[in-house]
Amino acid sequence: MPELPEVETIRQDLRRKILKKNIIEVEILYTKSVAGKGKELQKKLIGTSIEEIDRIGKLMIFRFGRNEHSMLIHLKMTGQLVYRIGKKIFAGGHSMSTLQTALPDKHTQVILTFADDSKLYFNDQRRFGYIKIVDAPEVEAIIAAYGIEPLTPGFTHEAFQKLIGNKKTILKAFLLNQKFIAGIGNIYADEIAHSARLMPTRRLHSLSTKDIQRLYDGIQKVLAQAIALRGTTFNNYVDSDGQHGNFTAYLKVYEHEGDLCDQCLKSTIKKTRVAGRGTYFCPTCQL
DNA sequence: CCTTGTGTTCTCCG
DNA sequence: CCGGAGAACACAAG
Repeated sequence: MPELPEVETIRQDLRRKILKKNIIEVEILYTKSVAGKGKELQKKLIGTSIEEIDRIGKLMIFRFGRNEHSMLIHLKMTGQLVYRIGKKIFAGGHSMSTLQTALPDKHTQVILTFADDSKLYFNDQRRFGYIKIVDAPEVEAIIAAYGIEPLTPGFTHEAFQKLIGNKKTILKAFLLNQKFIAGIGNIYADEIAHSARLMPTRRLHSLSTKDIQRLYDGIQKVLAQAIALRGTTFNNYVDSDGQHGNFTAYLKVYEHEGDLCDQCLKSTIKKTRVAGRGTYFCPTCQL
């Protein structure tokens, strides 16, 4: 599942790879991956180039020269954005192509081709992700609906304290709610709760000052480390080079049911259902 | 029936 | 009876 660290990894890589490259072709293999009319996407993209790539939460925002409209890409559960240089500029190359899976494949939904013959493949096994063209006011409205970005200067301890306020909601639901904090999904919610040594079922108003401090630290620590390690690959996340994330080896609880908790070395990791989602925790070190 | 992200709908409470 | 909060439900597809 691409969450904040995975989407941020893709964003940073793609900025270096596709910025300012003229788009010459847009192939839509599965029409439902594109919100609205496919013709409109082609009309807006062909002949222009991406000037900047932003991100809010798990949503990528591709901006063009005249900021009248933007392209949004949400990967949802199984989306990938894989970039391949074209055969023309790859001429003379040889062995590398054998290491890469052939694209497009059966999961490729949309292909953007740039003037240098390089291509960006939007692959999506479950086909929940989408590409959407929106105008400037709509982009602003979408961004405004998201909560605070947890790795920005605005995410101060004071802002976090204010966000918690008098909420009575369950910790896990709070972490997952994009209106509060942008970008945390099921994997990192569990890892953050474990890092903060808090049960995912805790009610926010039951948290002490020290609990809130650990939660604040845990959010930043877990997400920053995950970005440094280029994200987590559990099912099928890959970066824009088709490479797996390296944070998977550092997961403490997610998909570790039955394993000894390496924080307390006392309990095995348990799995339950919290806020409607599969939830992993250590019954000894999380209180 | 399971999975998760997200948008919608329902319920509860003051 | 209304507003807001929180929880539950619905939906996507394999």
